[in-house]
Amino acid sequence: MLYLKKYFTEGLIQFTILLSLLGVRVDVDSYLSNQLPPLREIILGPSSAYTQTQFHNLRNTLDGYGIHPKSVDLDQFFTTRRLLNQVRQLDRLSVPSTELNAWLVHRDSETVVSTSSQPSPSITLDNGGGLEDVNNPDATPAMRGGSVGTESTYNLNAEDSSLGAVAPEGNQEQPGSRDGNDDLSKEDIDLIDILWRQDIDLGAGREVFNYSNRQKESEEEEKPSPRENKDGNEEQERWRNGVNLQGAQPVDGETGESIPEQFPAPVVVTAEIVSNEEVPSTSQGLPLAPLRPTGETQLDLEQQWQDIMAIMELQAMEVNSSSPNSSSSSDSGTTDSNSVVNFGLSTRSTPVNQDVSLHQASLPSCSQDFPPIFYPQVDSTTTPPRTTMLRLSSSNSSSINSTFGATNLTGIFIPPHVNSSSTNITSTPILPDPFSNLLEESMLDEISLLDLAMEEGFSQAQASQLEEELDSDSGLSLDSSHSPASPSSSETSCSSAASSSSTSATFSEEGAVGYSTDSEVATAEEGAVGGYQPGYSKLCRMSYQNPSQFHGLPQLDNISHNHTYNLPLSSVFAEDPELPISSGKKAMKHSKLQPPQDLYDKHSSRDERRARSMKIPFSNEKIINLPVEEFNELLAKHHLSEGQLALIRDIRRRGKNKMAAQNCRKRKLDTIINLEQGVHDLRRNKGRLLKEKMEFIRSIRQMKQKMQSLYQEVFTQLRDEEGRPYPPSEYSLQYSADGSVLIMPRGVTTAEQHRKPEKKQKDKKK
DNA sequence: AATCGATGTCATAAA
DNA sequence: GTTTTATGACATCGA
Repeated sequence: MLYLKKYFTEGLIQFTILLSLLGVRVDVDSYLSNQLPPLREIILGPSSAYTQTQFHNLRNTLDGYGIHPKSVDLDQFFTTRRLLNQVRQLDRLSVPSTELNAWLVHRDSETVVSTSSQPSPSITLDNGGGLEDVNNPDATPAMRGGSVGTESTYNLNAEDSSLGAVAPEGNQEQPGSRDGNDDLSKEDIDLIDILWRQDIDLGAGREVFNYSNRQKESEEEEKPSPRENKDGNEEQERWRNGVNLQGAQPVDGETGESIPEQFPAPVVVTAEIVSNEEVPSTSQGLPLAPLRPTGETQLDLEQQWQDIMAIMELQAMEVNSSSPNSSSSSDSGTTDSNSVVNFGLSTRSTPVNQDVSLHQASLPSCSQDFPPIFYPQVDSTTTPPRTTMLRLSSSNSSSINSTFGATNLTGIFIPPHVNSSSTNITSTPILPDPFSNLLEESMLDEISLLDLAMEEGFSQAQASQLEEELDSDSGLSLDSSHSPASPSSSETSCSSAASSSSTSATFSEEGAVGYSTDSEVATAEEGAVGGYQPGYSKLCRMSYQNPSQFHGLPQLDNISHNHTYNLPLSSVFAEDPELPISSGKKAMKHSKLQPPQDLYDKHSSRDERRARSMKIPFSNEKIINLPVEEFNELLAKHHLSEGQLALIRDIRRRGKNKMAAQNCRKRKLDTIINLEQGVHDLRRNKGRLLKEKMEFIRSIRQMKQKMQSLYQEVFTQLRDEEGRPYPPSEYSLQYSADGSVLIMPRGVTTAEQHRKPEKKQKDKKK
């Protein structure tokens, strides 16, 4: 338990760090997109790579570039945040898996046997193992079967992670290739290598590259392909192909396994460490999959950790309470029937052990709590204990081949000679027995719940399906997660920040250049940039905002402050409006046909034109962004007419309102997204809880069966004064309120039991 | 021509 | 009371 907690805590820390790293990565992407506006398609690749569903692509498209040049900054801001959130979610889902591997491996070096020695290579190792397994037709059926359930999810994740890993790379390659060399030169390859490493550092699995893409990469090395716009798509396609390639193999559902398996990997390691180190390392990655056949792996790490904690608590409870079951079955708890206790423990642990991979980690404590029941049997078999606790034990349990693994317990409890008979008896309908009644009573609702669950269609498979669906949902709302900086706060800081940001002053035309004040710098461009002004200012703002959110991240520094791509555009435009270089479509359109002045006006906002026509001696940016005091000073400095003053105030009002509206919309969108996320989380939670419920119901059923068999065993061993067995048809055992067990003739109600207590004995069997 | 999304603007309330 | 901010509603623009 302690060990687990330690592990848990460390995991949390590592996870946090991982998130930070991923955040960096996202920013890198946004940076790239800023850097290379023309490469939108390619950039969309990365973004889409981070998305899990088409919806996200759509969203990215909507928010991203290529639609409205004007909205670049705001959209970029959103996109960045969205990407960040997406990646954060993704990291929880799949991408981080690799990352987690590495971290966990590092930290657990003292315990981990195989992987600990290789810090970063460990990723490759783990993943390699996963891939091996995936591609290895020799993979055990159990693995296959287990992973099939999660196939689609895995697939999804795999695709995402791979794309996420690749796309940025493609983008980053882009500059290089555009530099004149389309072929994959040595430098390119080196660059790719570096990027790979980078990606790995950022959480993308190296094996992804090594396995599918790298291979193709090398293939393509010979045939230089045009790497321009298509590059990103090609890259993606290749990746998809790579994934599909894996997926093309039988329906074993290995499609996504390779990558996703990285996810359970760390868990596996832990489980291995904790439970059994014997297991070959190659199988480490896979056996876990069967444990979570229903796609539990899709759950957040948080949730899995929660599961762990929950189970730990559960176990603690069980340990603390001497007889959880007896109490639940209306027993007063004073009984000394250990069998009941054992039952409780074993059965309780059963559901946990069955499907929840992470829960395996908690096994040790379980084992300590009730070693005799499971472990002897587990040990007797050479197969790894994890995946098939129940199966193993049931197969081992002597003659009883009942469908429920629980029956194996009877094999333990019941002496051989009794065993057969009890088995027979078990097969006969004994439900009316008192014990059964007791159990029935206490568990009636659960059973009904089970039925309900069944009615709801929550079979295990369906539950997994639900989970998948939910996870895909998560894809939908990936970006939604709470952004680090609230729009409002960031907004306020942004204006001043934007002004102080590097870009600003350069292209002012109307004397704003000289302005060195923070707030004023931003106002520089004024009429010159005209139509772009909003975009520009927003860019400044946003670009500052984003960095402000990631200040803690060193890598971001150079990224976040690089707004230079704005600069050339704006400045050039300011200097020579005729140049059609402007990124905006509007600009393109008009610049070609219209005379400078016209274009000048065209691209100015209405207020800017008005200001110009009114000969306002300073920029609109100044008017809008200056603090009140400075603004008033400014007004006082110049002798302005009433009309000019009115216009200036209008400009200020409108300008501020414009920004306010932008913020408002941004907030609104964020709210929607967050709500989306909330819905998704709740749904996923619901699915998890339902699954949990079913597991418990199942365990209860098993417990009930065990109770029945125990009842039979006890009953068959009872002898009357003359040594004759009590005929089951005439007598039954009844559980009294004080915990004692009575044998009494059938038909005698509990109320009458005191009248004719044939024999009162405590169950001293266990 | 209709539609839609993005954006700007206005009016208004609240801080 | 003034300024700023937030937000709903409407207008406009471009696709």
